[in-house]
Amino acid sequence: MNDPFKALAHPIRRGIVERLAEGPATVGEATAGFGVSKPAISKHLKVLEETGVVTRVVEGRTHRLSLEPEVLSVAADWMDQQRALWERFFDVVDEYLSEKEST
Amino acid sequence: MNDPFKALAHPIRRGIVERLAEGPATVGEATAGFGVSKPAISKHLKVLEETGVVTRVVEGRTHRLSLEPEVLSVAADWMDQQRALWERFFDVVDEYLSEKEST
DNA sequence: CGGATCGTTCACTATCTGGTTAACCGTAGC
DNA sequence: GCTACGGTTAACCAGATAGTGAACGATCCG
Repeated sequence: MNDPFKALAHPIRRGIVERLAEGPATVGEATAGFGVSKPAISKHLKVLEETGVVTRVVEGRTHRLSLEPEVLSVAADWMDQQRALWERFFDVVDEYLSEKEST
Repeated sequence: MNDPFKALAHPIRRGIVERLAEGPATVGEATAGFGVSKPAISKHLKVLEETGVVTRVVEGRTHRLSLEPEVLSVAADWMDQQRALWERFFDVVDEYLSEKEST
């Protein structure tokens, strides 16, 4: 699975991303207070890792997580592109209408 | 349900958004060629409508779909914000390191 | 060594998701 | 009026997802 949208579709995973956006953190730090068991956290992290949104480096018995912002860029760019196309469509319509009106 | 990320988590729904980005279309036009039955399409449209990504106006027996780009903006802005925070974090680290080095 | 800590894997369950077919509703057109 | 068309609703099914508790692995520390 390599779909950043799917990875960000769960609020807990977006919460983890939000915390990592402020700097790298261990699993415990990045996931405290979500009110969910440790295995659940572990699975969410796996999803984020598999899509490349988050990377992990093992330091002794703790794991340090980092955000990988390029993947977010890909998704954000897709959205911006759809919006841009949509706005271009309206430009074309306006142009057509004003041409029609002037004849 | 009001989660744009969840709405965009499925490739067929993103495909629909891509087509609507080029201008409004009927259900049949916007969803042709996805290789899936009509009820499946209907459900995907319902999700997109419920999150506000797409709006619908009934015209006789056809339904005309339009993209609602503001909702995409919200999601794109979230991603950009995470990225910006992350970059700011590195700026702070760099600053700290260069100060440390200069003492 | 022995206990505590950080985090994972295993086995299992309940719910959600995405798909199907069949039937239906409203409109368009002969 | 009747049939064709665009699209939805209903009922159902298989697989994915999100959660749990229990056990484990590895590291740190007394």
